[in-house]
Amino acid sequence: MGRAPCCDKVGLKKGPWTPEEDQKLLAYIEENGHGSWRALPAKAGLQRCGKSCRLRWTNYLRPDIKRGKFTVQEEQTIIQLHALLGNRWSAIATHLPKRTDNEIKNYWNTHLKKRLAKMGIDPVSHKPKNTTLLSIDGQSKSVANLSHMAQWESARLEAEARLVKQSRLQCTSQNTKQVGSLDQPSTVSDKLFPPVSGAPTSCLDILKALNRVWSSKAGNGNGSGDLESSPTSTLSTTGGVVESSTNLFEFVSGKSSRSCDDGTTGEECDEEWEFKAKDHMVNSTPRFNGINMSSIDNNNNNNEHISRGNFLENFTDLLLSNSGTSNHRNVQADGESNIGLAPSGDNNSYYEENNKNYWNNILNLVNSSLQDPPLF
DNA sequence: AAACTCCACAACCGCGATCCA
DNA sequence: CTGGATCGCGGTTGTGGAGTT
Repeated sequence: MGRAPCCDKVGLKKGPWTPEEDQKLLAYIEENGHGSWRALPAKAGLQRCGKSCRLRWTNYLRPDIKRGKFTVQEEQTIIQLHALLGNRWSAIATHLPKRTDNEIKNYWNTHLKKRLAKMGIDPVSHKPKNTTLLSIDGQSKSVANLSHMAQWESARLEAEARLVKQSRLQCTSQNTKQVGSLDQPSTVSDKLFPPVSGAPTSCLDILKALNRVWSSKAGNGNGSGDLESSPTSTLSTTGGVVESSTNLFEFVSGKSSRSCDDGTTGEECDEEWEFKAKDHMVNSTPRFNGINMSSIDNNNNNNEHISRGNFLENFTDLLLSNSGTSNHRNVQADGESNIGLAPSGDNNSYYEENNKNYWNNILNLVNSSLQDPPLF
């Protein structure tokens, strides 16, 4: 048997939407909201199934969708989040305002995946394709540990994405009146689905609140027994260093601004992706989304134990694709990475500090994508 | 200019999760 | 608690346009 199709009625139209259908759907939702998607097509006079209407609305007609080419910043964010979250497109989409999960997914499959593969990076694992050598070197255990840690971080970030999503929904309803006074026309759709442009900043409160929690905990040294410490404390027993593929290349913002003045991305900007061997990165300046991360670096460099390298920090680096000194801490002068070294010292304060940085970096990530003017 | 191939993206499909009576 | 209805997500496919021969 199997599941019944969502549209059991024969004669329902499929395939590309016509402008007339779009207009009908848009007009109906602006007037009445979508309500039950199943009932919508009949009410709106459309020969479509509700699911098709919902997809058309969420992926194309929604007023808060930004269309057009992805910026280098957006590409960077997608790769970083994909390294953490894998194919969890909806979670990734929560960090890319005005982009739909479907759009991100398509862009990944058609552009980014190929580009990473071209650079010798496995787009699934985000590792260089020759990582099997690590196993030969007897480091497979560390790699396995890192994989386990990655799952923790991934789960945490995914949960965070959900919170952001919920928060955004709340803020959307709270800000309805304010948004209506923006430069956008005050249509019913604005009231029902206001543009996200203004909302996310205020909706970052949840991230900021979490960040404050970590800051305060790092300050008073009391960070035990909380939700977040569980995964990280698990990590503490088997420190290791991931040689994230994202550590192996960087986006050089300065170069981007020169070659992408017209805002072009994608193939036109392939040359912006500088592939750099690790041992060539020692003197590079850490940059992310135009933010100089040296303050964070300096902070970390004050902690001797961090220089031993540990997974969480590298994962933060991974998230940020911060190809600066943080990566180099894990690379000895002879190019060997010190995989397998556990952090020493006070583990609690150590991980609190890293979590503080972690949330700072997340905030930077989200804030910069929302507030910074385009770099090119 | 026609035929063919490639590519990007919109749309569909099926499954799991959630909601609700 | 249960089961149907609905929603959301991720994988996949189909279509149309651009590029090539």
